[in-house]
Amino acid sequence: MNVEDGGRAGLRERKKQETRIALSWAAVQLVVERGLENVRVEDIAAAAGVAPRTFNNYFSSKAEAIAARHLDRARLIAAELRRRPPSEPLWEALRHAVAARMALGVPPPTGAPDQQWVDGVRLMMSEPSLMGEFIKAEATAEAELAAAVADRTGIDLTRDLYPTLVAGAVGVAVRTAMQHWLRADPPVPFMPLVEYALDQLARGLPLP
Amino acid sequence: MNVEDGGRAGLRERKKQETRIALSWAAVQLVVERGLENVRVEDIAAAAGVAPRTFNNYFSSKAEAIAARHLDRARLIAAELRRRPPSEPLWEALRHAVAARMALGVPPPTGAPDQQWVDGVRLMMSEPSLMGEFIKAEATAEAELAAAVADRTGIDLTRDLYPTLVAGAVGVAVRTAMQHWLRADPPVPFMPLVEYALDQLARGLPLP
DNA sequence: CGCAAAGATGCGTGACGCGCAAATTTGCTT
DNA sequence: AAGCAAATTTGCGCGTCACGCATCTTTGCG
Repeated sequence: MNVEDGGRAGLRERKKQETRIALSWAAVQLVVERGLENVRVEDIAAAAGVAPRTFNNYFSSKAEAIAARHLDRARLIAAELRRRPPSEPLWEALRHAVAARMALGVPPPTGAPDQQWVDGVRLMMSEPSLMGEFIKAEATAEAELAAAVADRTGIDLTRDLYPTLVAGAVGVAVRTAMQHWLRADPPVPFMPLVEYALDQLARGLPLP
Repeated sequence: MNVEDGGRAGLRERKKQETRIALSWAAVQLVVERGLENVRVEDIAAAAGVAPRTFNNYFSSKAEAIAARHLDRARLIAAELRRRPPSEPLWEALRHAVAARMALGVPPPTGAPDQQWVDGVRLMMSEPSLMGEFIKAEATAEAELAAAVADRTGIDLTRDLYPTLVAGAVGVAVRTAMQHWLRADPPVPFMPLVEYALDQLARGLPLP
């Protein structure tokens, strides 16, 4: 049983993940190029090298396939939060967790977010039918983040709104920053926007 | 030209709204009773007294029809905020606006939210395919609220994140409160939950 | 080496979303 | 009051889609 390469699962599980990512990636690629209406599920399956029917074994719609990559990324915030030292103040840990999640889209040297990601996000913000899945993905990620916050603070999720509120606030900060960043005509750096948004929320949104 | 009856539009516009609401209401009714999978668009149209094809003149999916009532309600927050006196502090005005929106579900005498609304919200929170539309509706309402906040504060939506953050925070507060309220086993009153959530967010989410 | 489980594939079906054009209704003019 | 133009509803048809079911292939383990 191989436990090398950092991953935990066997070949079976790995191949599944590869197929999943291949499908999702192909979906984004094709739809960015041709537009949502001009890409059939069949095309995506073909681009990923699987049978059309297999597509629905992984995703139940085109939109879900496209949002999958976003979801994977958004999940990282919760995962990263759990990795931060427990002694660290909550909001500082959150800041780091968010930063870690964003860093994925930013190749170290250049500082410019990778085009793939930007295109994907732009796509999901423009097509209304994708927006639903996009936001649903973030809601899922927020639920996980709320659980992580609950664990870290020792507050029962079902007893107090606090963890959910914090997770929601982080979500709003990220979404809002992203939205403004995408539409900023003279492009502005992204991280400062998120930092600013998180800061405002952590301070209680006083009038600027 | 009649300007009576408070409404502004002619008979034509009014009938359209009636049909729209009839369709949306029928959709919620039927799906609550039979489950999403056991209701066809045809059934909804029949229940509303129109041809099946007409359904798609108003909504482009079952989910959208169901979320429509929720959307109409969520819009009220922005509308109500604009009605509040400009001298009122922002957060106080927001509190009132939210309260006004919630009051719709609570018949004055009893204080118990009407079943129709509760069923609808429960439905949208349970069926994943409805959740998308549900959240999308809230996103739309949040955009309107952000615009209202921008107008009230004189802050340009495109220049500063503030209005969007505030709108987002209100959305999170409402959603979170609603979610906890729905799953509270010994039922708890709703308004205090929202008040608490809004308060926490306005204070900057200090650890309770 | 071989078997049981998991996944991939092919096929068939019911429903959906929507474009198009004809029929009907509404609102305003003369 | 009559009638016309615009808006709306309706019927029809097409291309996709989501998914259940049965079958074939691959994987992992004894």
